[in-house]
Amino acid sequence: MERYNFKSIEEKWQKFWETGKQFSSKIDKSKKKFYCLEMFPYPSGKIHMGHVRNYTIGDVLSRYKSLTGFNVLHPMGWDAFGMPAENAARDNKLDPKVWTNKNIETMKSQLKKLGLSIDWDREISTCSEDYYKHQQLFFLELLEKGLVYRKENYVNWDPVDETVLANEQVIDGKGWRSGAVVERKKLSQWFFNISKFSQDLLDGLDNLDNWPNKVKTMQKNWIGKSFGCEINFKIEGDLPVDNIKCFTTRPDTLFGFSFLAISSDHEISKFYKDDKEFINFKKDCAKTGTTEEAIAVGEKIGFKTDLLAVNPINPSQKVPVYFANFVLMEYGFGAVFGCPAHDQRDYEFAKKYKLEIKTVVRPHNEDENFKVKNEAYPGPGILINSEFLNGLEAPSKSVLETIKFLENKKIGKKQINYRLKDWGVSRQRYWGCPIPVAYDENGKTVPIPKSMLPVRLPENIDLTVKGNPLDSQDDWKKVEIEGRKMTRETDTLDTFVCSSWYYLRFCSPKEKLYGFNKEEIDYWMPVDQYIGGVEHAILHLLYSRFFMRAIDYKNNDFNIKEPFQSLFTQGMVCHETYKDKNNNWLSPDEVTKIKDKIVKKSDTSELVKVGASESMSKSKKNVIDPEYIIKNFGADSVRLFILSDSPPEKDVQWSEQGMVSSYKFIQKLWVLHNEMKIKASKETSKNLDNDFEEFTNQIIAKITHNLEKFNYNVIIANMYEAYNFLANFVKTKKDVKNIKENYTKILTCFMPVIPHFINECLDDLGIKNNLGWPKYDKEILDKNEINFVIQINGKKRIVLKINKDSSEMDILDIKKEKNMIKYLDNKKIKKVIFVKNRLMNILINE
RNA sequence: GGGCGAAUGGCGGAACUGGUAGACGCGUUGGACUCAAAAUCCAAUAGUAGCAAUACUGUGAGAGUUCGAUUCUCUCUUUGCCCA
Repeated sequence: MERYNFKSIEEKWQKFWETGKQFSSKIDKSKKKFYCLEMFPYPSGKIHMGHVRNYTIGDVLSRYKSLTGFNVLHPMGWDAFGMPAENAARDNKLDPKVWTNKNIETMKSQLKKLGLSIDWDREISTCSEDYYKHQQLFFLELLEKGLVYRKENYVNWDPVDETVLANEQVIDGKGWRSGAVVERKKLSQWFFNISKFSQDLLDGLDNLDNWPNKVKTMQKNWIGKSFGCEINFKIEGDLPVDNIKCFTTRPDTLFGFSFLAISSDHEISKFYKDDKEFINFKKDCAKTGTTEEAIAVGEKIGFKTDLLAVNPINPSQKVPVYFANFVLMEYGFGAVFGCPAHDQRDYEFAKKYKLEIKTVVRPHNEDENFKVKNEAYPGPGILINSEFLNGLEAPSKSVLETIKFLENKKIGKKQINYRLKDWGVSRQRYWGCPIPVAYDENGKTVPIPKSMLPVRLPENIDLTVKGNPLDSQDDWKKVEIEGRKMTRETDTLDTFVCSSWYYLRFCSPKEKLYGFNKEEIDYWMPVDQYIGGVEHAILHLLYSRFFMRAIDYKNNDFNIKEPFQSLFTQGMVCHETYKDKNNNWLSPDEVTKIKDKIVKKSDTSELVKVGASESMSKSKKNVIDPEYIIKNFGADSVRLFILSDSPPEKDVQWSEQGMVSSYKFIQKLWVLHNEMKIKASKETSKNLDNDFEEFTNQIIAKITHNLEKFNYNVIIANMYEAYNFLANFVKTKKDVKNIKENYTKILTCFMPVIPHFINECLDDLGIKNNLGWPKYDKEILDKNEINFVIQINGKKRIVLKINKDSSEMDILDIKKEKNMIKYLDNKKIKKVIFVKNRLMNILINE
């Protein structure tokens, strides 16, 4: 027997799959379809362990579904636009296209070495013209439908990357990629009107039964539906301003009103545009970011106007009006009423400007003399100091009561507000999809005619310029539309736009006329199982859900709202971190273990500091290169290991020992296979082996169940169980019936996880046809003889081997003969609880 | 601060609808093979007591429901993630 040579065998099967186009998929209406999709990768250079895990999970599912008779669509592509390409290209004086395509080539060959059952004929790349031209057409269609618009507004400006960031790309007031402190800047931007679908996106979540609740909750919070009241405040003062509208979720605290705060961009600011102090104040405001967090943390500053606002439910009260940095034009109406006692921001502001702080809500455990001190009290309670509203339960009853009052007086009305903002899609970068519009001499927007699509990215351009490289492409910028000279838009689309519809493109990747083909998406969509990291729980998934609605909007042909039927979010791959004495990160191959001590390889006298296990990242150097591992251990071993140690939804700890043991398992399986093969070839007996039949049935049932439930780590345990059983079988059993049949079924169960190995074994047994997923017989699932537990007062005492389906009386008989006497002698049996095929609990008086 | 989850041997983890807790793997220990080591194979491995059969304890802590709770309910502790 030869040692199992994973290298040549894996190559052999990968070639077989590729040349035979084993995974190419086409419409077959006689079969049920299954669309399995993993989040496509960004072509950063090489694949990492996270990819290995993600795509192994998807591959196990695809292969399993295929074996059970589904027509499986399992495509792969590249999320190929984006800043890293541009930066790398600039640093190395390359074309981003060249850099990207080289990475794609590398990563594609790496993925192929993993033995994934991917239909490579459907490969797409978002940076190719064939892809983005359709995206430009979608953009124009959305523009026609009124779902895209342009507006000038304040944006999060990343001064290092010189680009606009979406709110969600700002973390701790810093750019998610550059880490630079984000500034506010006014720019003209393109927006997708996602907020139009706020309610629909929220409602749609209820039907996504196969999405993790965690993700649904995150989306729900992100959409942030709140219910409150629009109030029109009467204004007094020298300026020609009669009233100011504002939105509040807590109108019930109006008696605690002590100032009105408006955004520095509020239309009233026009009266102050020449006021030097105001101009300085506005500059200070720009230093605060636009995120909710930046506002909560930052210092609250204000600029007092000469205006007074009248309290609508207490007209004798008039309070000052301030411009304040914590009020944003985008939220509500750019105006909020300040109630310092019950809102922390308002409290800080009132303290700073010495404004009145009047308590109007008391917690349930305080009396009416309760006074807010040191910090605001935003919690629930009872209204106090609020005249006719006193005694109401806040906020549950008091909000509605106050709104009713305001509506009757016609000074306010009930309103629903969403936190979800429109999606700003303009990016000041070169390496993205050009926005297909131009501007005439008056600056008026003119869509590029559809016949002139695609708007191609210019090539061979200078990326070292400051700002948007496209902006300095004077020739490219010039465009003639219907004989008129115009200037192109130089911004490109956020790359999240590219990934918002790629799953449609996979259904008809070669369709020339449009982004998708109706017949193909009718068959393949929706995605039956989407698999990816939880880090995309909000943005990518919400944008994709929006994009389907946007295409569906005013479109009778399209009827998809939810692109992803089921969602699975896999955990990360982690590794210990290492640091040397100078606190420099060390990679795992720079350290070694000598007698329980982790030391530096280059200097074994130096002890290495071992840090917590964290998600693999280049910056911490705790990465393991999949290519190296595949080369040394083979794809099947890696697939086996990456699934074995933890449930797929949880983080997994990379372990060298675990990897080695997976490798050894494959080798052991090969030895076993050769023994089984001999047994199977010598099979002459006509006697069934009950144990073997039962075991085969059980293991099929277990693996099938665990595949359906995504318990992939347990499947690996089941495979070890099967190995242990068969190894014992080889040693002890001489000749029984059905050896080859049962063994083949067991092997087929392993197919989704270690496909190269299993194909080789089946081939070796002379099995050429695809057998399909083995069925199990429920009749022989349970053993004829079972372990039956006898409990005395709930405590396990004796385990009996009895026949299946024995009755209570049978067991009571057995019990008397056996050594139950010592437990039951001289004791009175109060009650017997009998659970068939499981246990009997005898209750006695002690 | 709010929301959602998690807590089981030395470690990763398993346990169907409330029904034998610790499957399976790693590690550790002992043994076989070997001049020796590696590799491989065999055995043991929750804790305490015992030569042993066995007994008691045991799923973060405390209560509750139940004949029976890792599983259901409540309180608390620790911890992770998301939002602030």
